[in-house]
Amino acid sequence: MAYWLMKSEPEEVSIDDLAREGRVPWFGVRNYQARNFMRDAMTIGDLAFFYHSGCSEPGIAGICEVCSEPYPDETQFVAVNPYFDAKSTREQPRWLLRDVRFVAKTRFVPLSELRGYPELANMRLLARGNRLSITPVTAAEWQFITGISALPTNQKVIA
DNA sequence: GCCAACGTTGGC
DNA sequence: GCCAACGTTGGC
Repeated sequence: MAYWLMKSEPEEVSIDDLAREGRVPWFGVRNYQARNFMRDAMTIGDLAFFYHSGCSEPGIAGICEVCSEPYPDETQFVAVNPYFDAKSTREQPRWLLRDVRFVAKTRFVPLSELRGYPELANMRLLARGNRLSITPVTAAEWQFITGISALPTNQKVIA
């Protein structure tokens, strides 16, 4: 059981898209370290913060759960797809992904706010020059962020 | 649109 | 195996 933070551009897949779909394949990762996290390090049931990146307001928008074993990212085989990889084959697929399912929306916690907490000083997401789209989150970081992002209403946030 | 930082490619 | 050049990420 581990915790993660997974970045998505909301114009491509937002937390509301995930809430509507219920479950999506985490397609489009083209970085080996992030792929290895999905392929080797994740297990079904792991929880992840759903982070909006590449938008006017980057930050944590919700929580999702890893809900499949790794399998090939279909977009790598589609020639017209922006994520097409000519060097990947079905026999030896280069890019594997997992499905995630919607768990909850959180209070939106902007990146600028996250940077302000001493408790998160060592968070991988906030490390200088970090560009990884999937990063590990420690149990302490997870507890802290779920604490500050809990919605005041009856919406339950899994912690 | 800019640019810092990083990852990948490919020549040698 | 080195490293320069290039492409990408992603915040601002």
